[in-house]
Order: sequence, then C-alpha cells, then structure tokens
Amino acid sequence: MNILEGLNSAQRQAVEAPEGPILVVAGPGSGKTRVLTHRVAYLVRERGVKPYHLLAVTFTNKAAREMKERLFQLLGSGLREITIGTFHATCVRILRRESERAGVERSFVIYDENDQTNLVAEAVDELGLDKKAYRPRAFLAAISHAKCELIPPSAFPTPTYWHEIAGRVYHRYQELLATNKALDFDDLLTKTVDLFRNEKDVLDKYRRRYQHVLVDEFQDTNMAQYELVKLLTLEHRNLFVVGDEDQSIYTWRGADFRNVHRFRKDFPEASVILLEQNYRSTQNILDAAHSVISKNEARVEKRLWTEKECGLPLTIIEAYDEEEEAQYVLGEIQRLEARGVCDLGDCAVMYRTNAQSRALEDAFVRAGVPYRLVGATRFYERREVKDIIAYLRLVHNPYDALSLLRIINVPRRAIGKKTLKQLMEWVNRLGISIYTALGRLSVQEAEETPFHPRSKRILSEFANLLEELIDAGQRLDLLELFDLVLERTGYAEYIRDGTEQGEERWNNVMELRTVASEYADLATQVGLTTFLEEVALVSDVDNYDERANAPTFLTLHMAKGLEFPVVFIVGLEERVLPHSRSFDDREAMEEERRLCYVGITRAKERLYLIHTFRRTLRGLSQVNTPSRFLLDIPQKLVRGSTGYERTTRLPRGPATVEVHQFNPGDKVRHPQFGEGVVVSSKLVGDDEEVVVAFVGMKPKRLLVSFAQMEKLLPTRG
DNA sequence: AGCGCTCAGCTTTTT
DNA sequence: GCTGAGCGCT
Repeated sequence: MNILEGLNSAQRQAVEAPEGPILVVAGPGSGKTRVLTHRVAYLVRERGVKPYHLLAVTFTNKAAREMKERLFQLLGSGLREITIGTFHATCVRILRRESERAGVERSFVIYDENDQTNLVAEAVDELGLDKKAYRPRAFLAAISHAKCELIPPSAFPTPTYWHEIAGRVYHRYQELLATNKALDFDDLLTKTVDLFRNEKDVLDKYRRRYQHVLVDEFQDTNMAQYELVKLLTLEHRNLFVVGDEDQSIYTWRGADFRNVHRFRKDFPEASVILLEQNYRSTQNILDAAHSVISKNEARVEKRLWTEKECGLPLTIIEAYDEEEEAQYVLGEIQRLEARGVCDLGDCAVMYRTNAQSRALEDAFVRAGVPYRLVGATRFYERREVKDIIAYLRLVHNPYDALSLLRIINVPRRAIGKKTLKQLMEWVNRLGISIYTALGRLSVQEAEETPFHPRSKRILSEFANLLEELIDAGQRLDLLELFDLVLERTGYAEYIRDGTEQGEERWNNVMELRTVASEYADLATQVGLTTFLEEVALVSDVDNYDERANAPTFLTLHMAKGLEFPVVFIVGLEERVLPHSRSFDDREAMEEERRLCYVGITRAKERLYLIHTFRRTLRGLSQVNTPSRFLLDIPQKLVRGSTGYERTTRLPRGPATVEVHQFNPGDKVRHPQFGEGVVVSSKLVGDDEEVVVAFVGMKPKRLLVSFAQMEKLLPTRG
C-alpha cells in the first residue's frame, strides 16, 4: 500500500517533509490524524526509521488509540515498538523506570483533581486558615497553573497577600504529596522535566531513543509539555507538531497556544504547512464557521474550503425558552429520522454548560427517545468506584493517606470523628505516617496510645485487614484481589441496601470488576499497577461508544475531535455562549468564539443554531439576547423565515400589541402542543406572554408572537 | 452516627 | 433552583 496515495498536495508535503522541525497548521476536518499517522508510516517505511525511535504524543487516550488503530492498518504489527500515548501516560512510564534518578517513589499513586482538592484543603487546615475565607479550589487553580508553567513553590510570585498565602499552601501541598508518596497530574509532567534538566545522561538516553517526536493538538500543550518536547528534540530537531490555534479551548487549564509562537522562535528553520482543505463539512458550514472565527484578532488567517457543494442552508431557530428549545430539537431529530434523512445516532446536541442538558433530557425521557449523555457524572468519580479504588491503591501504596482516610470507616466500622482526630494528632505528634502508626497498634508494646480500648481494638483490626490485603496483593492476581477486598470489607452488604440506587451502585462496582478482569492475566503486581494507572488516566470521552444508535448530548468542549452529520448547538445567547464569565476579559471572549467555531465545524451536513427568548439561569428566568456569534453569520447562509428573522429586527419597533389577544379561559390550538386553555396572560415588552394548559401536559409559557396559536372559542368578545 | 437545616457556590474539565 | 459542605441536634 502506497503511503502517499489519496493525500492532497499539502498533506503529502507534510508527510514527505525532510527531517527537521515541521509545523502543520491543520484546520478542522483537514485530515490531521491522517497526516500524523502517514508521517509515522512514511518515516518507518521510506526513511528507514526504526519504530523504536519514534514517539507520538496525544492529549487523550482516545486519540492515542485511534492513532494506533490507523497505524496498524499502515504498518501491521510494526507499530508495536512505537511509543504512542498521552503526555501523562508517557511521563508515568518514564518516571517509574527512572524513579531513582527522578527522586520519586517507584510505587507512587496518581492523584486526580478530587484528591488534589482534598490535599490542598488539608494544607489549608494545617496552616491554620479558614477554608471559608480561603477556598481550597482557588488555591489549587493557582498551584496547578504555576506547576504548568514550571514554577516551583520557591519561585511562586506573591503580588498580593492572597498569593503569599497561596505560596505557603503550595509549599505544604508539595510536602503532603511527598509523604503520601503521590504525584498529581501536573507532577507527572514537571517531575519528568526536572529529571531531564537535572540528569543529563538520562536526558541523553531518551534523546537517543526518541529520534523523532510527533505532537498532536499542539495548541493544547502547556509550558511544561512544551519544555518536555523541547528538551527531547532541541538537539536532533526532528519535531513534527500538528495544531490549530483556532481550536484552542483549554487555555483555562494552562494550555498555551502561544507555544506555536515559541516553537517558531526555538525552531526558526521549521517548515510551516497549512492544511486548508476540509473533508468534513459543506461549504455553507465552513463559511459560517469562518464568519465567526475571523473576528478573533489573535490568529493567523486561514480559510477552509471544500470540494463539496455548498450544501443546505443553516437553520437558526428562536425558541421561547429552554423547554421549547428541547422540544424543537426532539421534534426535528424525530422528523429527520422519520424521513430517512439520518439515523438517531447521527445527531449531536451541543451546549456550553452541562446544566443545559437537563431540559433536553427531560424532553427526550418524556418522549421515550433514547439519548447518550457524555460526561455528566463520570464513572470513576462515583463514590462506590472510588471506594474500591482507594482499597486497591492502599494495597499498592499504603502511605497514600488520602485513600486510607477515605475508607478507614467505609463500610462503617465505628471509627468516628473523635477516634480519627485522636489518630491524626497521635500521628502528627510522632511524625510518622498513618500506616506506620496503625502497624504499631498491633504490636504488644506498652506504648502509650490516646485511644479508648474499644477504638484501639477496632483500629488494630483495621490494620490487620490492611495488612492482609497488602499481603494478598503479593500473591493474588488483580481479580482475586478485587474479590477479596469486596469479601473482607463486606462491601456488597454495605452498598446493596435494597434501594434501586444501591443496586445501581453495585452494578458500577461490578463494572469496575470487569475492567479489573482485563488485568488479571498480568503478573501479580504489574496488574495492579497498570490497572491503577489506567484508572487514573482515563476519561469519559474515551469510553464514548460511537455505535449506539441514539443522539449524543455533550458540551462543546467534549465535542472537539468528533464529527456528526447533524449538529444542534443550543443556547446561543449572550451570557450562555459566550458565557457570562468571559465578558470582562478579551482573551476569554476569544476563547468563547473558538468554542463556537469548534461546535460549528463538527457538523458534516446539517447545522441548527438555536437560541431562546428567555431562559432560566440559576433559578432566575430572564430575557436573553441572541449570541453575538449568531449575528456574525451572514443571512445568505441561513434558511429564511425562521424565528431568527424576528429577532434580527431587534430592537423591536413601536408596540404592536397593546391589548391582550388572549385571556384566561380562552381555548386555543397550538400546531405542536394541540388544544389547551389559557391560564393567564400578561404583556411583556411589546409582546404577550401566555400560560396555557395543553391537554395532557403541564402548563406552558408561550410568547404569542412566536407560538402560532389559534383561538378556538372566544369567550368574551 | 445520622439526620436535617442553612448557606454559599455556581463554565468548561484532554490527564 | 440545585448541590455540597458544615454544623448542630437527636
């Protein structure tokens, strides 16, 4: 199979580029994964680069997996020696291998955001600060940001008193991580950078190993990631990066698309290749996308084009409120499916915030139409799943105090607040870990302990349980260990309390068990380590099943990298998209625009942009204006005679409605909701808002100018 | 230990 | 308007 076959000239140019730094600017749908995989295949097949010398980094496990699959088609099993993975997974492997040189515990556990918050809270506590006045989340954000920029506690800038405190929290937080033998997500990167900076021979080893480095979604790299890549490649300069600043939507997480500019400065000889041909969307969709994104100032102009026809016009709809918005989406999806235009699974509904999924879910549940919700409550964040993982983490690393405290009284074993407080004080006084302290309890020494005899007995029983599990971890495979944890803790009896929720929780535990069973074949401790890593580093999108035949509900952030024949973007209103939080910050506003751009460019054929007249936000129902992004889309791309027509004439002219058209008791007919009775009516601005009780539905609020209601039997003149 | 109350908070969330 | 944390009461 010819690697260059079927590639357009820009793609081919990227794939065949000579050695040295290369920047591929790849717009949405321009075949960037294709370029990346073909580049790898090209290096191996045509340039004789050994797969062993290749490193390809992605941001998500899903992207990594896709890349492996596609490379398998090109290279067969030759891909096995290639290192393909996320930044974090790659760093974990390096850190475990070089644990001694990196100065990290070999059996470190990985703390996720939740663990991090808890640990910061602990640091805040220890510094004698009030958690109400000094919110741990805010500190964590600042700390994480600093770490992404490779700023250690000692160099943490303290422009304000708050920052000064934050610096102290940061310092203590790092100490706590160390005593727990834990690394957080950011540490995985920074510790690897430190390793490479401090241990020249280790760096040299990896430089020799990774003679070609490829980076996907380069606009999403943070400083630490860029530094990592730079350290590896500065000498041989074989760095191939693919990115698109217009799709940078994670700057709030430390991603910095200015890395593109840094790259151009650090690698001035780099060739820059633009991929502008789009293989996904119709020209109308691309034009709409361009009209939105081109308003951003901080960008290099590029314009996507396609060989496809201009396609259908976009549909812009104004719904009365979020309920009607959901109703419209539901109705339209059903209509498209009924007409055989598309399958349910071809449709996606995207929104700015997760809270917006509710109205949609309500409507779909009521209509009995299935849907897939991506994200919401994530599997690995469920209480029962975290409990079991905490037990397994302890087997792996009993110094993980966070996990220990999580389950010391789960299921309940009568270790309450008081005992726990005594335990912590005792542990702090002795300056030892909780695990070590627990071990001392069972030793029959005359050592003074602060506990009530009963508590002491219970604690020591718990210590024995822990010891037994740790011991079992040396001998049993992961599945056996998993079952032993359940058995010895009585977890099933604890969680299955006879309620429906209890059953669901138990099902989640069993689902986790299925995941664990995949690691049962591995050597005892390797299985546990790999499993824990996997669990710490996967996300929900990774498990997104593309085959189920139901529409997908997801946030715009999660939509990145995906595509759908039919896309609905809902909530296109000022303060929703763009989000109200971004109003006083130009850069944040540009990011909102990019988010909108990402959403639009997910659509292959049909795009619906929906806004509401009024929306309930944080319990407050208020009138909303259409999103500024909507106003940037030229009318000629839009299907005429929609509600949008009306709103574009805002501000409305002189009042056209001065008297009520409808009065309580009027019988009316609505094209969608059928017959009903008017409950109330009031004049709002120049329009009339009525509440109507339709047959078999709860009363609805409607706007007379929009709802095409017909009066059936006028009661009074 | 477990409950119910109040109050503050409230985007997005690749790893 | 809903949720989660903290607190006080039983």
